[in-house]
Order: sequence, then structure tokens, then C-alpha cells
Amino acid sequence: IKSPEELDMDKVTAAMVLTSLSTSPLVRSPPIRPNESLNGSWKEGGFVPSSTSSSGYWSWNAPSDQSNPSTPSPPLSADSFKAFRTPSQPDDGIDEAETSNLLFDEPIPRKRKNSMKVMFKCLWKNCGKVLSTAAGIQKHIRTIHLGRVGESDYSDGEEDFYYTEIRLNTDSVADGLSSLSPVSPSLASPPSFPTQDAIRPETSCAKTETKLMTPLSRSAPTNLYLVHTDHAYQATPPVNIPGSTKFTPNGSSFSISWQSPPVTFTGIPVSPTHNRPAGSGEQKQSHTVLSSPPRLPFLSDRKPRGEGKKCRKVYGMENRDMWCTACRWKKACQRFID
DNA sequence: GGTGCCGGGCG
DNA sequence: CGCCCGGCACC
Repeated sequence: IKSPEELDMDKVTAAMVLTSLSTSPLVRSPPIRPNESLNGSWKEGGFVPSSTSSSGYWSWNAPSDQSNPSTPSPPLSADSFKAFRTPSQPDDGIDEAETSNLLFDEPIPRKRKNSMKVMFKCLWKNCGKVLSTAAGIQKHIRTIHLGRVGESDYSDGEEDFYYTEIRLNTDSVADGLSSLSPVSPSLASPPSFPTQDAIRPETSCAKTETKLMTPLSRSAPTNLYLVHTDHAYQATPPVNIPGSTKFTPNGSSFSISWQSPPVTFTGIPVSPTHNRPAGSGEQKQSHTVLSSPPRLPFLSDRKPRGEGKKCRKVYGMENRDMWCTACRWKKACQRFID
């Protein structure tokens, strides 16, 4: 069961990955994309917990790598925070100046010569800036239009809706999936992608409200796709940490989340104790849901297994009478809920 | 192989 | 219903 908070988390995590990807040394080195296969495209850092259909999101989860609940900030606890970071990726060391320089001027070598080129265009009125990376455009919007200077690492996903992707080369279409760059939060879905004009924010005030009230709502349902790999975590699925190299390279571990109007959230309401989906992949119906995208055949929604210790482990087989009834009945534990 | 727990059977 | 377990996906 996914809570709304988790959904938000997904989004936040996705955003984090996006930004951290751009600042990660990995991205800068040429051979980031050894091949064009799904695996190759995704193992770099994608990730994000995902959820299942029936709500604003749909996705296919990775069976693995889902045990890492994490929040961008603040750390839930010492432990989770530790898990959240990967030993190989100290995410610091890059100062702001370098970061922006990188984001704005250095296109990420995402594709080989003949593949299509994807650019991201800012949709703010009188702007129209075009950058080559989603992270770059997000940063641009965040700093220039949203005025969030200090929180360069943080994204609530709002900026995702203020820019659009432009494809400048249409050959090689077959790899629909691999063409989805892990660094691109908003991708077009062939038939339903609206023109960029459709998603032009008219107001720049109140962010949260804006999302619900702007014209976004009329086009959002089918136009924005969030792509991430899974890990909940929280999640949904599982959690890949920004910049983490730990993402499971075995194909099945990524997810694409579709979402209707931007999920609304300003803060990150993450409960320290409930950041993992408990049982099956079901999740609460989101109030922002406007429609449900079709389920892809290859999406599998395996339920992430509860992570926490349960009665059995805590008390042991010998003390079975101390277990909660659910555990005794071999049902979902009610005492130690994930 | 252990664990969590869904699905289902039995009283 | 309460109670239990086969079986399976996860670890």
C-alpha cells in the first residue's frame, strides 16, 4: 500500500536523481552509455520508486533494489541516511558555480551520433530557453523562474511541467524506451503529447495552487511521463539513490511513471516510520488522478516485500505465542508494519 | 533456505 | 467468522 507521501517521495527522488545525475562525475565521463539497450540506458542512475496503476502513476517495478527507503532530505534517521548514500558517491565536492556551468554549458553525451537529439525548451513566457538536458532546464527554471537559488539540489518536480522536450531527429524510433533518458523527467508519449503551447503556465505565483489551477490540468493527464528506475521506495518501489551506481542493471529494474497533473506537494511529508510500501503494489487513489494509462504488458507489479522485522523474526519460532495474530495466521503483520 | 503473507481450506 | 497452512515471491 502506497501512501501519498510515498508517491511524493517518488517524485522527489526522481527529481533528485535528475539533478544529481547532472552533477555526478559519472555523467561527465564519455562512456556513460555503453550500449543502447534498456539496461545500458537505465543503469546509470535512474531510479525511483514507482507505483502501480490505478492512480496518477503507473509503472513497472523492479523486483530488486526496492528496499531502500530514503528521502532527499532530511534524513529520516542515521540508518536510513546512511543507506541512502552510497559509498562510491559522495555527493559533494562540486560547488555551485561548477554545477551550473556544467548544467548549462555542457551537454551530456547521451546518444550516439545517429540517434535522435533531444532538447528541452523552457515554456515560461518570454523565455524559450533551450537546453540539452532535462536537469539543465530544470535548474534553469528553478533558479531563473522559480527563484530557488539555494536549493539547487532539491526539486519538487514542479519545474518538470514548465518545459517540454523537443526531438530533433526522428530516425531510430524503435527504441522508444531506451530513448527515454534517465535524466528526463518529462517525456512525450507519441500520440498524446500535446504541443508545447498546451502546457504554458500562466501564473507564477503560489506554486502549489498553481499546479491545480493552471491550464496544466487540461493537458497534463497524458502528456507528462516521469521515467525512473525503481527502488522504493520507496517503492515503490525501491530506491536508487541519486548518483548511486548501485542501480540494478538487470533489465526489469526500472519503471516509468505516468502522472497526471503535477502531483501537488510543497513539503515532503515523509513519515520516518512509514516510508515503505507495505503489502502489495496497490496504492491509494490519488486525488489528482484523471485517467489511467494503459498497462504495459511487460510491466510487472511485484509486491515489494515488507522490509522491517516481523514478529517471526523478532520473537522467533519458539515464541510463536508472542506473535501478533496476523503473523500467527501467516497474514500481513499488524504489529510491525513497514 | 528463511521469511512474509496471499489465497484458500476447514471447522 | 477464527484458525490454519500450502505455496510462492522475496530475501
